[in-house]
Amino acid sequence: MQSRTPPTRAGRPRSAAADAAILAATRAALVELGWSRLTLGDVATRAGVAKTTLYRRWAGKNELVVDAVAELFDELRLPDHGSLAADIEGVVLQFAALLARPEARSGLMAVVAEATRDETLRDRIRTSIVDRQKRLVLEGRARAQSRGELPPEPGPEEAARTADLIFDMVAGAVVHRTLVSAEPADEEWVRGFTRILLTGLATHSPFGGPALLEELGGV
Amino acid sequence: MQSRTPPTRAGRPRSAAADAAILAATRAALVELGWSRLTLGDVATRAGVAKTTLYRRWAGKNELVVDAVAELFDELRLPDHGSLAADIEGVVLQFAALLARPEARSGLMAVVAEATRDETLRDRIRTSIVDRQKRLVLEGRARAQSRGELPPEPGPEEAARTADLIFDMVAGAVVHRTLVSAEPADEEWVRGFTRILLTGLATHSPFGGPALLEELGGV
DNA sequence: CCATTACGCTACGGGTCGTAGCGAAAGCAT
DNA sequence: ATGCTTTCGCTACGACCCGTAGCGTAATGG
Repeated sequence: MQSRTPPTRAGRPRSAAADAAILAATRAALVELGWSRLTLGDVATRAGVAKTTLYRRWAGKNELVVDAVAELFDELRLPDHGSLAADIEGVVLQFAALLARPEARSGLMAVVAEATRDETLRDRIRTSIVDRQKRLVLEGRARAQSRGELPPEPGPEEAARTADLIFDMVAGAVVHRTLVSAEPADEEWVRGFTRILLTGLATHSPFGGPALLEELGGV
Repeated sequence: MQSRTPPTRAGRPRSAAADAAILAATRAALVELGWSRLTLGDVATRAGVAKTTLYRRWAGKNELVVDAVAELFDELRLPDHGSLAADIEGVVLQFAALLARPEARSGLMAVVAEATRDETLRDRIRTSIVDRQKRLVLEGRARAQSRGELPPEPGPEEAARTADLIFDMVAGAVVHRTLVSAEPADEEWVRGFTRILLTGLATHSPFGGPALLEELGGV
């Protein structure tokens, strides 16, 4: 009964090799030229395909670069280093190394900029990149909770909100450090970041304990 | 003895009104067209100047948009709300409101993307935007220290490092939340963010106190 | 063998870029 | 006033990239 879009359609199938070649060529062009000087004609030439072939698969530059960059993020892993602090430091250093690569730097920020005016592109980024990497937060939290380093979540809704918040804080800080402030997220920076994320700014403050919690209005 | 570049040079002076009109037209074009569809010819027409006039003052689209966006950030203020938590929440909400404006959204991220391949543009962003807004962190910290909410800094070098770190954490989280995750940084989110920033993730954890500090390797 | 789809290639109108050249306008110095 | 200098508006230009149309060919399934 699968009348529309059968699993194997008639006619010549699309070349999977062409897809891979185009995405690799896109990353290479991002390295050499950056976003603004990257042209689809040049990418097609690098990939050894016709420009029309490229336009048959992607609507434009934005969609192509999102797919080319998204593949990079799947390399991130969260090995068990024995403690929450070490786990965070490890994944943040990985993320910093990823953002040190020019194809990730210029590509990611450019598509984010374009996505501010393109609802469809926003969804594509969310599903292809953002949501895929939230797995790291969920995995790290579950591991820390099983170690007793973090309290269990009061409910599923609150748990999801907190996970999103952590993700924005970690990814946002690294992105801002490396791309906006344009300073390296080296080990010293990562240690300081992890410390504040885990214990807060007010550590060792005379009012940093219960008094500060009251001030925040409780849970 | 100011032989070179005297305070008042000979010839017709540049029109200050034209500068303002061009920057305003740039922001208007960002709102309507976004970064990629914005053309310098269109901006010149909107501003009522010739295209050549625009090229005499700015090297290109990147430099123009940096200047147009930088003006927006000078609106940020840090009123005294009586506590560090309230001060942070106030300025973060301001920043979120700023990033909700389309001219700031698309403009800021686009120039950051371009800056990844342009050293000169990076410096321009740093001096025009980033360094100017670090005043907020310094002011907030000094105020909190005078209230006794934060401990004094051990030394000037460490103090500068911490200020940079805080700035990246605050600005990065808001930018990532609004532009990458594409969710609103509303009051509820800001409260959660401030809580974690001040007291840390491990609050109320059975090992969240001294044990966690030892794990981090001390100060 | 035939229908169907993908592919490579060429060519095209349309738009933007950044610059050159020119005469006119608007300041300063004498 | 009268030069001198610099900016301004305008027009025109070659160069580049865009996105699509058209065509013949290649690869697959029925």
